[in-house]
Amino acid sequence: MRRRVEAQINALGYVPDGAARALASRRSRTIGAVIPTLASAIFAGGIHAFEAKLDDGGHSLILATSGYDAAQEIRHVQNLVERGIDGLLLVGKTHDPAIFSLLNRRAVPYVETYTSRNDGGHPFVGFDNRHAAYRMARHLIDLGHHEFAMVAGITAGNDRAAERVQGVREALDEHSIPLPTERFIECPYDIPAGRRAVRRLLAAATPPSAIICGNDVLAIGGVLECQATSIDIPGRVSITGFDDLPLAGHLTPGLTTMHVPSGEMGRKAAAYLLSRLHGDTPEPATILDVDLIARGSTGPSPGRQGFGSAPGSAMV
Amino acid sequence: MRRRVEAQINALGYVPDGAARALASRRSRTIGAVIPTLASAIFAGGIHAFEAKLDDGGHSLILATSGYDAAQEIRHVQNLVERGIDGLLLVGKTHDPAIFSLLNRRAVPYVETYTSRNDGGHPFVGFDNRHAAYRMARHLIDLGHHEFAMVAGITAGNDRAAERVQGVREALDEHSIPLPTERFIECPYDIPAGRRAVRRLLAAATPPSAIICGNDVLAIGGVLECQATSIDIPGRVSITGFDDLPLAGHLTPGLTTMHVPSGEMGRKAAAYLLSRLHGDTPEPATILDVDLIARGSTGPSPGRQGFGSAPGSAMV
DNA sequence: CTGTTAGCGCCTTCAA
DNA sequence: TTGAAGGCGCTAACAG
Repeated sequence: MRRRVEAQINALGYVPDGAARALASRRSRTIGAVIPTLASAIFAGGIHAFEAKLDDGGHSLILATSGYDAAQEIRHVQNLVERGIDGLLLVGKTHDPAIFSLLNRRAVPYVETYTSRNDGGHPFVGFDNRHAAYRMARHLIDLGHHEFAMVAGITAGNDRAAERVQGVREALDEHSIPLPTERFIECPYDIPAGRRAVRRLLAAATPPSAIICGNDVLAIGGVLECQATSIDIPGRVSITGFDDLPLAGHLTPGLTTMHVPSGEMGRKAAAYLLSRLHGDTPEPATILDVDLIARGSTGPSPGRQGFGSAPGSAMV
Repeated sequence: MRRRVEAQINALGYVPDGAARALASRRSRTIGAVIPTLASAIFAGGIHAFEAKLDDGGHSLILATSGYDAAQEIRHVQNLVERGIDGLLLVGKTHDPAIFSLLNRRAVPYVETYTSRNDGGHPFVGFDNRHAAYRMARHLIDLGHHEFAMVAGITAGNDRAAERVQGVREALDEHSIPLPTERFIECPYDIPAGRRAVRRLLAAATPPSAIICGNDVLAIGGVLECQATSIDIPGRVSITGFDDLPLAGHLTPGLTTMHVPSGEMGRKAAAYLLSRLHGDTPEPATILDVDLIARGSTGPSPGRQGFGSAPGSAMV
């Protein structure tokens, strides 16, 4: 009998109706994610892992991109909530309060990623951008650098970018190393922007010996600019990135960067949400380790010919 | 009165229920996409554009990845159909027939991308992989190359990869140029694989003077391998890619590659689906132009020192 | 354990 | 134009 029913199910091509199921069960088995962009490969890896893990748990991913725009973000969240998502992934910690009230009212679990909070406000799976950037600056300071520049992402509306700038400034301040405005450039996360910024920095009368980039895309642009113009790295300038994209280690020289475990972050964010949906109360604050991967793009500060002002670097 | 109702809507935090709406209206305003992977940045740009266009049209994207596996693909399609998607984006032209019968039974519009059909079977927005690869091989033949190698993607279950191989073989055959098995390598689309393949090819007793890669990821790996080992491109070997990723033009030398308008493809695929949902009958076969971008990674065939067998290339 | 039934919240038709 | 009511296809609670 059961066999005959199942035979008919196949024969007639019956497929259960998700909308009806969602309406009756009050669960869509769908999880939303609003990320800044998919174009730059920064989030692609993490989302890939997130989706895979969600799929294991029987859930599907509804993806939306905000273009680093808060208005878009809230619009998408509203939209996703209307669609009945069972959970939501967000990037960063700066969000319109309306987002959280919306989510709380409908009791939709959410996680922030690529960030760690110190205010205990919202669940997250991420890391400390400020401290990571601080460590990167320290790495260069330890190598004897004094002439710094930074090529940051657009900090307005991007807390990760802003915290990385803070971390760098903090390390430099501790050593009384200045970061003059002409050595600080904000630009969008793309290769041409990175190239332009590094070109401009190196064309200055007194170019920096170390350039800290806000992420790998910018840093890769910088390294490629130097390759294109035969500027020796790290002989003339050291360059650092952030993310450790798959490409980073394959450049010549390899890019010194901060490894971000984006796959693990995606999986853990999914696990958190899935766990919440099971009625459990998983750890709401997961801080992931980021590792400074020192490759060939950073080296000791070169002697500053004609400048006696860089103590301790003359021997290099 | 109307004002008071709206005030209450906001005050009470009322949000319309998408599941109920979907059940009653028989439309989810949701569109699915099953792509091979999000990890490799190949599809990220196109999906980004697809999502943006869908969003304009009031639809959301449900994304699933198959890992180039047909079983995963059909599982995801089944799942998406149950979820009540109003339309579906597929990559390539090789799909389990069950997918189409499922889609047709529920009258779900779909589009294939990254492919063009000659059999008129299914709607698509894409381009001719075979012909594009043929053109690329011709480009190298015209430069005087005779010693070819190809680093292809895994062709099993990947019609795009297979057609690119076909196109190359066709061009070589026309000129009676062999592609010996030791000069043909299939590997996954990642940088380390590209590096390994190119390394192996160039380590042979008689290395090729031209290496055609199945996509930019592989080709970038090849170029980076040569940079790392100081092998002159295009002096000693020419390398070509396929896709024209944002990075391609920024390498030194720039990568000669086939530009694929992935953003346009994503937008047009979305437009097609949206149009179908409006009840229109848009053009079901859209062939996009791909452009051969000749950059510095290809050059004339070098003289084959010690080999008199490469006619027409001695003068270079 | 199986069979029945009352909604889930919205859209859409129909009547007023 | 506005209002009332019957499903949409399923789940979950309940009775048997």
